[in-house]
Amino acid sequence: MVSFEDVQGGKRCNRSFFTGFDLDENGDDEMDEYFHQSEKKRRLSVDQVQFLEKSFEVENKLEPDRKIKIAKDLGLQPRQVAIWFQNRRARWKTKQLEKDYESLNDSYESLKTDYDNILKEKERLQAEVASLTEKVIAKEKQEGKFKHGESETKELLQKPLLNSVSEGEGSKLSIVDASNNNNNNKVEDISSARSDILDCDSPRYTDGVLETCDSSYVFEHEYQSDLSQDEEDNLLPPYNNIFTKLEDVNYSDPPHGSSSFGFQEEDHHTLWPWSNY
DNA sequence: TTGTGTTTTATTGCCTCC
DNA sequence: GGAGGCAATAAAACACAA
Repeated sequence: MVSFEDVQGGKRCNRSFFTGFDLDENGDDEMDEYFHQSEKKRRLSVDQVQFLEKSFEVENKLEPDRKIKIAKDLGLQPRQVAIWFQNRRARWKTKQLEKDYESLNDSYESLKTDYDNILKEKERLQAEVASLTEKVIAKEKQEGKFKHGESETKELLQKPLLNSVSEGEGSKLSIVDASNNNNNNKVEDISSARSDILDCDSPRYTDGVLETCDSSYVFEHEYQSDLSQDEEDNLLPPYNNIFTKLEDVNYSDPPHGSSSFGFQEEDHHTLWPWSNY
């Protein structure tokens, strides 16, 4: 238990309720003044506040006995001591909220940076895949390896690309999951979209036409974004069919403008709170 | 000196707990 | 039902620029 003598350095305070009231120097005049202004608010002296602060550090709540003792030590009403502790708790809480806010804000900034970096890496990898695929197709075309829709590139166009995209999305999804509990429904939607890709069989060629499940629109967007219409038109039948056939795919789930499966720009605003900043 | 913003002390009303 | 806690608020005291 803190004692007022400790705080004052062993000297008991002889001042009363408000600052600047010193019995030693001013005597009866100020005493009269003090009692005449009893209706007004009086600030506690520096020593009194210091003592109360020390007591607050020890325990921020007041038991009745402690309240009485502190009041007696300081020459205050127990009610005043209770009010001081009440207000002090309120100030402490405000400070604590400010600290919590700063801490959360730091976490948010860190997560946002991670997310942005992953997004950039994903875009870079997608561009790389598109570029390499284009080169392979051109090479096959040059070597005359096209035979009625069959191509050595078929395998390249299927599992490797889909797998890499799936893994990329998986990384992003784990961040969504960990950082945004308020959007569980969205996360589930995206997760199911992802499982569509993983569960879906790879695209198949039948009669020279690519058959694909809905999630294959990932593929189509890659080509649409990376090749001009002229380049597409110049492709030989099987590849041309990839585009024409995929254009018929039902896009009702992932709306137009989506940059990747089920993760269109619009969704970023609802899925990621920081999109609004 | 004065106007203005901030801090401190105190009140009020509501809620919870025993 | 009384005591004590909290949030919201009032009002006095204080700090400070102009």
